[in-house]
Amino acid sequence: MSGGVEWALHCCVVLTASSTPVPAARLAELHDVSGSYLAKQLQSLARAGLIHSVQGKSGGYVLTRAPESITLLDVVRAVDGPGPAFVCTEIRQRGPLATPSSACTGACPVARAMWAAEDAWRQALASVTIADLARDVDVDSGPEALVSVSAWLTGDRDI
Amino acid sequence: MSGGVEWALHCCVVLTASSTPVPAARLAELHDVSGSYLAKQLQSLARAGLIHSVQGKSGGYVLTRAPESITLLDVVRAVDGPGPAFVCTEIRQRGPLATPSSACTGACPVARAMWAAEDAWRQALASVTIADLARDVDVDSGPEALVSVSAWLTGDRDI
DNA sequence: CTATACTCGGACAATATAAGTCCGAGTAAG
DNA sequence: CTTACTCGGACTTATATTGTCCGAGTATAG
Repeated sequence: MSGGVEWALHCCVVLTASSTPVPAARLAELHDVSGSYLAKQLQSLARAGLIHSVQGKSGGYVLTRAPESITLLDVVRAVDGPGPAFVCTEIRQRGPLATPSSACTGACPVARAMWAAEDAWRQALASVTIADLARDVDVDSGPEALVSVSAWLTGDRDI
Repeated sequence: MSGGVEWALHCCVVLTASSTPVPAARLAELHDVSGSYLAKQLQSLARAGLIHSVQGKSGGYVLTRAPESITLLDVVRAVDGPGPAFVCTEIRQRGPLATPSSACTGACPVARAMWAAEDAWRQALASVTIADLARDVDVDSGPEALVSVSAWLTGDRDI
């Protein structure tokens, strides 16, 4: 799994704390990661419609939807791509004892089992929202944590 | 996910049909894939103890356990490695507003949610065995399919 | 209205990982 | 004892990920 998923998720959580646009460079500094590379992940989120980009002097990124309606599956699919992790190359139709294609109406048993497991994974991801994560952060680190993040994001840079 | 998982799973299913050792080259010819590369996957399965290698003139690979006691999770872990797909780099402990390490007793909420989804995936894989796949193949392609595979595996090469 | 400074967006390298290949050590058969 | 066939690990290539850069565009400030 792409490591950018972790960055994207953390960015979505902290964007919960700000109603004004936050520049990508500010998010990168907050997390102490490469700003040039984080931009790529944010662009993926923007292409997927999860965040909206505002250009200009005081621009940046804002969540487009309410945090309660953004699931972890949305973020993962936006960053890692919508395709399945297991790809079936139809091995059964190759080799000297290949199954005739006329008998291959549905997916092969191997692919069915692997895709069923992936569906369970997706369902678990779809059952958690960004709002749930933000609430968990409040429980873990106290409500003042996200408040100070919000202040740091919107305030002028303190060097 | 590594593409070798598909090859390894199909090999385990066909090994169900043979009680005598099957060489890696024979398995590769049956599936029409690179023999040199399939050897690597089979070595992973052997290291994990799922299959046993027999050397010498009429050697090859045999399943060590009964097909009913080999789960898809066993095979996936053997080929793709036991580590989790999502790796937490502890972003919360970095940057100007880093969470103090004293407050980080458990995993961060992001990692917890991602790992919970992976657990659901693992549980789904652990609930299916190689024997289940072999039975599904019988249902899909008829019982004669695996019988002919068994004959082709054990018989002398027909050019 | 104009100039400016700050933003995103996509195109361009470097690196890590997966895919594929090869030859030597070892072993059972003849 | 010889031989031929097997696995096992080391090596090379291809691909995807990670990381970086500069140009297009826009809201702000004068």
